[in-house]
Amino acid sequence: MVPPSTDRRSDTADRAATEAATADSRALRNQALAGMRRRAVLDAARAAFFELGMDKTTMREIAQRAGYTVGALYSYFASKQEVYGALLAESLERLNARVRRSLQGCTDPTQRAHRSATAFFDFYRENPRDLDLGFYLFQGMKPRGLTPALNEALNARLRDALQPTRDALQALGLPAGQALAEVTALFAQSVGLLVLSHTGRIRMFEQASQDLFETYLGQLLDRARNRR
Amino acid sequence: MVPPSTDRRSDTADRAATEAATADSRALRNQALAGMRRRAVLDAARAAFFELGMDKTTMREIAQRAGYTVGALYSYFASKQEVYGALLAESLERLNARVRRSLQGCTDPTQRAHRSATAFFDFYRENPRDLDLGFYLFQGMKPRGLTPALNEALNARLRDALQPTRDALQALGLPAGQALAEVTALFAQSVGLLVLSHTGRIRMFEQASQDLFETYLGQLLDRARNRR
Amino acid sequence: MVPPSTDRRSDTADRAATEAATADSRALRNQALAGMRRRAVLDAARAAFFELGMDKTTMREIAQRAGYTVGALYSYFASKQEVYGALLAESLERLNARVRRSLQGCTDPTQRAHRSATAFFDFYRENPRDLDLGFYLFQGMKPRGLTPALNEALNARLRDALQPTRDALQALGLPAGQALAEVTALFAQSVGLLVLSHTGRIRMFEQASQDLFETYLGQLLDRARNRR
Amino acid sequence: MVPPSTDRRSDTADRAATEAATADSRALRNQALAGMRRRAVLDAARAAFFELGMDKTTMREIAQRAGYTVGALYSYFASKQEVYGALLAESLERLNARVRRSLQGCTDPTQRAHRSATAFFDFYRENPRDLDLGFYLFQGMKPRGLTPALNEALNARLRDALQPTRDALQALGLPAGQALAEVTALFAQSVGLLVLSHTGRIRMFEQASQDLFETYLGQLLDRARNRR
DNA sequence: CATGAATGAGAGTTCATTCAT
DNA sequence: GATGAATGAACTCTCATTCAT
Repeated sequence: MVPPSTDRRSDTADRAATEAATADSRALRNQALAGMRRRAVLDAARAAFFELGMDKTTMREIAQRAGYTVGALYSYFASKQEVYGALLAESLERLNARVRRSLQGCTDPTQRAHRSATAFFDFYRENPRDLDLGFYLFQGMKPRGLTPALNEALNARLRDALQPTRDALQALGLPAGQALAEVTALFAQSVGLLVLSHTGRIRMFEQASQDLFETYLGQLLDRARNRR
Repeated sequence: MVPPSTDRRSDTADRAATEAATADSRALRNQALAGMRRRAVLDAARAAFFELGMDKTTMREIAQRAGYTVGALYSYFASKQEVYGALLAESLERLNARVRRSLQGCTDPTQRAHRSATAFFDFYRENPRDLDLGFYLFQGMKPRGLTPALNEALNARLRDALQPTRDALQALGLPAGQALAEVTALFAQSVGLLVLSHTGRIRMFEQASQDLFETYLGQLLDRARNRR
Repeated sequence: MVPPSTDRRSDTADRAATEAATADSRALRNQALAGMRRRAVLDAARAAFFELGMDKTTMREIAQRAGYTVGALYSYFASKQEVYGALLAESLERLNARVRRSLQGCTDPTQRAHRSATAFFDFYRENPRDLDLGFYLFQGMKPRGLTPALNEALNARLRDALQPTRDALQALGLPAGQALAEVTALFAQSVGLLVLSHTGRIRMFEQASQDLFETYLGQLLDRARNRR
Repeated sequence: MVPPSTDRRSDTADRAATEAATADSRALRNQALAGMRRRAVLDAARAAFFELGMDKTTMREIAQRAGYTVGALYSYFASKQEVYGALLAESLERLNARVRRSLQGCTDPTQRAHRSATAFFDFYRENPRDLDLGFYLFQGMKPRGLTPALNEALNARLRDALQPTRDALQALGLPAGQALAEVTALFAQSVGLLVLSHTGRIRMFEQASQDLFETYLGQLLDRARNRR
């Protein structure tokens, strides 16, 4: 079927070389493309999830928003759970970025503790869906669909987001153990306030969650400054 | 078995009376039976829910455990939502009972604050599923499937469970406003610790939620005693 | 168990007689009661059907309105179909009564034809649900759940309702065959207008069904008067 | 099979073009296939409906006949109602085709009125289920499950089927208003005869609906010819 | 005759996932 | 990699009818 070559180099060799080069560049491009497309799917998923909530975010919905067909999604994510895992990972990156930004050009330990803690709290206050995300893969408060490895990685990023506060507390003179305890309690207080607030349970007590957080944080910093 | 009547009342009247009595007692018995069966369904639902979690607890599953067919459930509950509503109501009753019990024979305000708050915390610490229940009907942190009336009733029962702590704080000298704020913050702290603990997020910081709660409560009582 | 008699006639005989009398009167009363209760059920069924339509009229709904339990309905009617059969029979009685009433004190054949035909048409125009009833037991235009005997009885009552018109037409001089044909055509015209009107298909042609009926009837009477 | 390109366009561009063409042709083929499959589902639905009637034609039944699973049907139709909507639309197309065909090569107004009216009548006489279809989506004679837009579209197609008769009557000299009235009355007469005939109510009067239709149509044409 | 709990079959609909192309 | 039709199991809910009491 191949017509006789009239070229100096054999057509076959020529084409092979071209194909190799093409294959390389194509592989690279494909990888880049794949990354971008994965991103696109993730963006669609986040948009759907933030707009419709957990239940109504179906794979069909995500696919539609991403401009793909359902089947295509499975090229990028093995399951719906994995989509949510990726979403959560991304959310934690944004959280860390926010905490980092809040500290820019600030050296005073008290200030650093205050700013980082507030950044953490505000991130979830302003983006309740991100909090949902954090609790999603746990159904009835039990892990599900989360590989231990992924779980640990996510936990590490969460720790990272609280690390600046912990460091600042130590800088204020609190021993390591107490700093950890205080940060954990602060974390719990934040989560508690946010959950209660989002479920409408806090208005029940006619209290604004933000005020309560401020008060709590103030007391904590007092304790820290008093070496206690 | 019935001896001939020597009464003025005619046989017919007699029988009518007997029938009425029979009808009455039957109605009573039926009502009692219905109550018991409703209970049985509820027990099955709770068991299923505690074992399988929200998602996997289907009406089929509940029916099977209760020894009924699906259709029969709908004699007792108009919808799945109603089942959960009943489950939650019941849970809140148990919570209140527990708080009440913890105060029996205790008059010292500090003691009362400590005991009632601890009872509240322990109830949910020991029965994590009841906490889930409390947050059910909220999907993606938004209310759903809850009539406003029922929601308010449930909220009231939750408030009731925290009222003794509030009263005790006021008895310790805290003004009403501050007592409310402290109780709300305490509530948030409890919920935060419990949620974090049940999702495995607290071990992350190598902290026992129980210790943290104790510490928090201690600080709160210090504040109250210092009039502050 | 029976205490010794101190009476002249044996207690046993006495009671037997009394019981017989009681049984008789009770049977009568029961029969009357049964009839009344059947009526009550039927009234409830009609009310439900007229208010909710075919689909939403469940046995439960009927029972509730009649003040009975579901099971009790089956003492009076063997099936839901039978309820509808009875409802239809009753409807046809009302139709006949209306036609009869329309003729009271009227002897002129033209008048009689006009009045009886109009009474027929108006009955169904004013009570569309009765027309539904007439077509109910036919599903997809095929008889169902109707015993041939009942079907024939119902047909006979329908014929009865049209008989006065037929007689009047013959009185006007139309031969029997033609009178029958005209009555049938008139019947068809009525049903067609009513069905189209009830389904909103007639307004489509911007025509009031009542006017069209009047026109048709006028032409028919003209034909009859012209001996044709 | 593809000979090496001697063109200026690069292999990549070539392949892209090929892929585009492939994508295009595949899209076309898919669309065609989808259309055919939708047709197949519709055929199955019509068969089921014609055989079993409205009530017993379930989505499961349709799926089985079409050789699909239930879920697959929902790729083609969003709901059961939509299936019926499509069925009705299709039925009206066939009706219009039939009317159109009946007029081919016929110019005489009387003939045209006669033929188009008879075609209309015969269509439903021969296909009683199509009449059912026309009254479906009306439950208890009330519209249901029909979007106003679809309803209007269907009404328009029905009007279309009667338009030729209307035009012919006007051509015969009838003023527009009277032509409309006559067509409506004719429509009603047809529907009435058909409904009565299909429910076995006409045989009751020992009259063939076809004869009655002929007579009615004859009288109508007489009226038209007499300018009246 | 009356009860009303229970049945059991079935309805329409949804959706994560698979797989031949 | 992408398609999108198809699966299949599951979901909640409904209802005429039955039957032990």
